[in-house]
Amino acid sequence: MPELPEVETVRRGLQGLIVNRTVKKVHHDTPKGFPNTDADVNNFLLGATITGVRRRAKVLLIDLSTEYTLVIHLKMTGQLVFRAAGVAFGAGHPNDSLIGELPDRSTRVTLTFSDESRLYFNDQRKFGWVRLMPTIGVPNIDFMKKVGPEPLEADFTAEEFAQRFERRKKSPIKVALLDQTVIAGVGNIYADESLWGAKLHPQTLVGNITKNQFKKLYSEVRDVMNLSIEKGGSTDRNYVNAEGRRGSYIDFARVFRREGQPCPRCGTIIVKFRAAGRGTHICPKCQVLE
DNA sequence: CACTTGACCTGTCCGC
DNA sequence: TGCGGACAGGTCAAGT
Repeated sequence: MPELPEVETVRRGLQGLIVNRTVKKVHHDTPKGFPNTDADVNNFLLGATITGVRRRAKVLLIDLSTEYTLVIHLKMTGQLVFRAAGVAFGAGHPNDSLIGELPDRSTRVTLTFSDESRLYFNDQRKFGWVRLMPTIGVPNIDFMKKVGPEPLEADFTAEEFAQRFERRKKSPIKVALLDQTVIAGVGNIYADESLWGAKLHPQTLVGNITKNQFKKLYSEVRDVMNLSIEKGGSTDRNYVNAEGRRGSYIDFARVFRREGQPCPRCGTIIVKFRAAGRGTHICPKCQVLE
């Protein structure tokens, strides 16, 4: 589920909730979701204090005082939910939490802190993973070496954005947008939303896109993801923030999951079809394949 | 090398 | 209500 705005929302939440807490106990499944040995856990996780929470692309990095880092990918259905000690339903806001008692049957990792508060990693589909590794080694993992630039960074320009697509001239633009080695963080929701904003059909070949269209797409990608972060991300099914609450971007979506409804720009009925191997939503009048 | 397809899993929804 | 099949927001490996 989570794309850049969702992972960033979780990061911000965790930053305020778990930094300076010390890990007292660890429970995890093995080995696919958590490949480390007991020795790793004993030496570098137990007794460690959380020093910070970072994000790169859709990957979360929880830094520890041992100079190790918990590297976490939520993939489709991963959740990281914090619970204060003795609070069953979401930090005193029971009505806002989508998540009930924890752990539940999707819980795969539990960190218990010294004050008995807990961080749960839940993952229904089990595509996600948590892995403990030396902080210094994080930039060397394959994904980090290949992943493209962060599109929301202040110094990321429209020119650089357009340049990143140059090697994918024969790809449909939606495929290239979803390719994490081109730019980081865009997934299916924000691909559809930004292509609608730029009035580009998802199957338009990159090589046929003009400089001005790229400029527009650049602003749309940034605007859409910034708006989503402001709204706490998109909760379509599984996604929740670090307190188990939903995000509201989906209420502001223009095309995603809006098939059968009118295009907010021209009133034409939004249609859904398959492109780039994914469910794809467009306004057939605003987004015409040249 | 670039592009496509299938695999990884479980849960839900839709049609019969 | 039950059952089969399609589908779900992400990546990676293997195949063409």
